Amino acid sequence: MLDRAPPAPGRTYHQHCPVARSLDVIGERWTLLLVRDLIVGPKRYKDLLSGAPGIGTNLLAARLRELEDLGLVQRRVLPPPAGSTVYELTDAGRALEPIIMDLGRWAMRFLGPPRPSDVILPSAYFVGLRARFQPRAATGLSETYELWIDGHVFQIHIDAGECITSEGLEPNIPDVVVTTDMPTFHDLLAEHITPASAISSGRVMVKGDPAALERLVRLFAQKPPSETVV
Amino acid sequence: MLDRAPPAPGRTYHQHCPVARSLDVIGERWTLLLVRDLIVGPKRYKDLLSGAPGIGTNLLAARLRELEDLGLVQRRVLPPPAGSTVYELTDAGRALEPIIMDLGRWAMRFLGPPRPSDVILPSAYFVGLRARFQPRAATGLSETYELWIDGHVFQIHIDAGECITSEGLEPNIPDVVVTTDMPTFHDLLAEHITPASAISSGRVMVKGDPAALERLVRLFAQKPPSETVV
DNA sequence: CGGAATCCTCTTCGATACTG
DNA sequence: CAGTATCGAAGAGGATTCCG
Repeated sequence: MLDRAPPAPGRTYHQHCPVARSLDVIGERWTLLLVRDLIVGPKRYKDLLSGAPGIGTNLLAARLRELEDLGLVQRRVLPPPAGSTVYELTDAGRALEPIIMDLGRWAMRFLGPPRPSDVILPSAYFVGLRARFQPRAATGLSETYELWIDGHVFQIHIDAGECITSEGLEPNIPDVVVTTDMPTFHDLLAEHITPASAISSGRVMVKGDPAALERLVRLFAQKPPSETVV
Repeated sequence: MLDRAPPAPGRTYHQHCPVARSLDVIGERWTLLLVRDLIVGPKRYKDLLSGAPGIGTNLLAARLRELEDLGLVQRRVLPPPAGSTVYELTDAGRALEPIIMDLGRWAMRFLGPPRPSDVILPSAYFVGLRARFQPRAATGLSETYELWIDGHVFQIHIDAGECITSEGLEPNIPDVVVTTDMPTFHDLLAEHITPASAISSGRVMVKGDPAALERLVRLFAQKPPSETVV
């Protein structure tokens, strides 16, 4: 009945149209969110599972297999001593990054404050950061931040008006190390609290120049820095 | 007044992330394809139904209501004598156009030749045309084409290196009127047949300058014009 | 222990029939 | 023509079990 060998038919729109085909490929539930999570770097199965609450392990396995068959994702076995298998984007998968960013920017109009049922996931949040990066605030700035948030490690590398973010420990030596939790980090970037008060209340710890936290906030503030800046 | 957050999204990812929110909004099956079909212009219910084979009328009604509630689409009643209600994109909906185009361009790598089960839908095809438009081929060209294809009417207006396409009869007077069917038009743009042979075989009828058909093909040819033909 | 296949319930989809 | 109502089929979500 169902031919299983050829590229899984799954559910197709049966339209000879590139847009429809794109949805055949990445239009199923969870698929694009998995790509989003892999933008910040390779991930293990369990990391993807915890980064997509509600997906169910069977669906995750199915989606990863589809993504692998389609050539958007590839499995790789880390060298010893890690030895674990990770999933990472191929070039074709990485080509989705600008589209995902544009989608995020487009949907900012629907993103109100977090609802009670909403979770704030570190990896997803950092993908969003790339979209919100304000190159103007980075002019003349060259700095590397390492963030420890709820057990995740991120690096943000600012140089020449560019922003590179990644998850996991990087060989780069950071200028500043910031330790906090997700709600606090969100309050900080949403400018519900000031960097100074976050530090003094102990919700954020900074190793290095404390003023770096203010610079970090300015780089990703949701609202323009204010009318004082031209 | 400002829209409030979507009231009851059927199924939500429950993530406070703009990308996830975008998929809450347009990630359901058929939704983005309906937006795609509306890019070329307002449509009636039955046009949307025939432009999305397999959707089922209940789903179409549900999706249109969701899109309306979200403020991406609005209903409008045409003035007499038409009197019919049409659906058209709002500004928020139209803001998806570049993203849809990018998705289409990204998915070109998956779009082989039409499969036996594939349909080629006129409206969808014309959305794709916008993505494939080659401004270089249009330098110095100012021309308006009217195309009659399988009961659909399209206008393609080329001026100053810009391409404007729309569905439905426009007040503009076209320079050329082309009449054909969808398979032939596709063969033409895919350069499986030449404009000359298409005309001489009667598969295409041109009212106006017959050479305009060659210009039209050059504007949207899938392969760069006139390298060495494989 | 991480990675995945298996069951089972629930929701959504898709096609048809039906109504204002 | 523009939808609503209905129902079988398919997919999603969650817990558990299996494999290495």
